[in-house]
Amino acid sequence: MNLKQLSHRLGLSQTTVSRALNDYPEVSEETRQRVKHAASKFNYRPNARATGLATGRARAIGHIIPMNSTEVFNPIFGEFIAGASQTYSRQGYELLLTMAQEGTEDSVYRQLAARKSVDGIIVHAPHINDTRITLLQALKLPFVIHGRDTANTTEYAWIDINNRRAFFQATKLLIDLGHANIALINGSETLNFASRRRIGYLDALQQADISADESLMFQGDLTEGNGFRAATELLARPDQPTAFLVSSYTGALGVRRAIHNAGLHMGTDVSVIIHDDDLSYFHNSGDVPQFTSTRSSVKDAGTLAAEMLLAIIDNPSAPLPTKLLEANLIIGASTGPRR
Amino acid sequence: MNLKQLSHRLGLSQTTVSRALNDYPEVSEETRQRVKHAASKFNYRPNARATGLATGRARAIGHIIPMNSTEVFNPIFGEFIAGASQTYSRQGYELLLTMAQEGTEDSVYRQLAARKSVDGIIVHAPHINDTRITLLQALKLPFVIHGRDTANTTEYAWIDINNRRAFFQATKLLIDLGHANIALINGSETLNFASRRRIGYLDALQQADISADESLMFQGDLTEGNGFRAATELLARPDQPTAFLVSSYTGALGVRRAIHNAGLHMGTDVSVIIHDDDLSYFHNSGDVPQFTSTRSSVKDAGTLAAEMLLAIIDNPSAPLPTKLLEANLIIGASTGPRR
DNA sequence: ATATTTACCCAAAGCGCTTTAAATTTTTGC
DNA sequence: GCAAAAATTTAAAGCGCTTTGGGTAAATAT
Repeated sequence: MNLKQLSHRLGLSQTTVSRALNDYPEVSEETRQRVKHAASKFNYRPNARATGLATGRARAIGHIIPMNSTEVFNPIFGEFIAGASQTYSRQGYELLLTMAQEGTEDSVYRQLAARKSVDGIIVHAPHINDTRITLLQALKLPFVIHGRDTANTTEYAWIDINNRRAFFQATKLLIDLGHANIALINGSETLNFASRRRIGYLDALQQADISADESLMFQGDLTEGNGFRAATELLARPDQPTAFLVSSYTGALGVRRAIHNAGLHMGTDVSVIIHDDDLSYFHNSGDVPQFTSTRSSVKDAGTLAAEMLLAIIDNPSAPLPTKLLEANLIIGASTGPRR
Repeated sequence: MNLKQLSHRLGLSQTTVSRALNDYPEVSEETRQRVKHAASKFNYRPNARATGLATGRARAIGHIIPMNSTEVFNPIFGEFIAGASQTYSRQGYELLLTMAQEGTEDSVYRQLAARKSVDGIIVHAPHINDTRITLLQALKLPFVIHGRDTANTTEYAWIDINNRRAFFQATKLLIDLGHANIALINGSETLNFASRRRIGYLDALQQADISADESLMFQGDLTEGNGFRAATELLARPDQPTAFLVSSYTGALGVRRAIHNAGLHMGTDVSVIIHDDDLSYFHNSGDVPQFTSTRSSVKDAGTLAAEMLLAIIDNPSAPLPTKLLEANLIIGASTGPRR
């Protein structure tokens, strides 16, 4: 059933039917009701491509997920997307998902822009001096970054959490508990969020006059396996750390395993603070959550990011929105005073 | 830059330029080269919506991910999608992602079909007597199911692993190791895969003349938290199980935590076998993997499912393909003879 | 009564492609 | 050398919508 057939069946012109369905005022209320009723009776929906061609808008948003050969799909992206998708379906947008192998991102963005497949883009996992920002500005494709590029001083829309502050507070808590030998298991520090977290960590150490020890810091993909290997190595040292800061729940699962493997007990022998994205499959909840954490829901961030992007698309001349969310420091069972 | 502008610049008709780019034989090789060169020089790509409208094909595949209010985005879906997406980008397809709240699936599928947003659909997480199969058949929208509905005897395309056999083998291994009190931490058994795994488990018990104990079986969303709670409860029983079968890595992380919490050691005090979807962020590898497992890459399944679907779309009259993959039973550190 | 609004509806153009049917040029056959 | 066939190119229609620019009938004003 297409518009032509529907309007024919109703004895009306395509114009009138289209207007009735899109709530234009030039249509009498009676006709509008008749049209809407018939449309739902025949399950008529305008052809997405035809509408798009006629309006020049795709009514779709692109999410480009970075991947490399070994790390494929970070669960955090899934949860963010789930949050964003709520906004999209509420507002009649579709979500186009593209996986981009590291290094091929530019051509993916260019292609999306040239084909006009999407009206806007969510940029995931920005790194420091991210070329995608300049590129998207040049392509004039509206975008919102999940995260920031603190090295880029141009105007762009972003939503981020206060990574520096969160890790400053977490580190400070550990120091207050008497820890001085604190390991940092971080994401790759070419990524902006990880770099900021490191700064927060270093600031807190410096403020407490604890000298930073490069060998206590790991960076890399935050898989369970990497968390495990990094922590295992660190715990094998004679001057083993008494506390760990871990940038994700996933990585922390590996750290927890390493601690147990070493015959130690988390929360007493070794303290751990994680950053908790509040993933639904890894809920760190309960009266006393398993992990002490800096928590911020990445799903909510997704919802907000999508709202920001749609607002930009609706009103391109408005100033570009930015949003800084604070993470909550939540005390769980994984921290305690230094033994 | 659109086709009109490009052809004007080249002094050719739109027809010829279009044909040159789409490798039609009616164009001289010289002209084709000239056209292709200009197209890449100006980064020309045909407008996706215009092409779609003209050809009647969306060149897009829909993935509808089920979610409920608490469980949002299972990491398994992400990895599957990453696999599928490789196929799509190779063949010039886009991926449309939709999250469907439990119970609203039907309207989502209907809408996708009516709007002609996609040429085909991947159905995730089929349950027993899944109404989506009948619906999609009626809508005449090509689809491939990731999994099966073994209660549905009509013809449809699917790719699945041999869940029954995998869990039969895993259970048998535990029995051979002397275990009799074997718990099953399963996905929701209204889902076909979980139901099949339970059958495999029960078959192995029966074959060994071990009576099945309903209270040893848990079913529900396979989150870390649910795994933890289920195992904690079971381990608190006087007749605590000496072995666990767990349907996912995620759930097994909770089981592992419960075992440690109970002061027990996994692999000696308590044996665990998991089903391992080979998620990149939860790699169960090494010389001796942490978990004994039935392993099958869900990413590869995604790639294969996408290939199957595109083949159906290319040749709708061919018989519908099906594919049954076997999981590999891999011995890791989490199993041992009954104490 | 006619002129002017107002409310409602419609024909047709246009979005940017593909594809059919036809025209033109080049090559081949004799 | 010219007719026929083959190779190459083009004009124009059409995909299913939205939207512009009129139209017509009813309502109001003069």
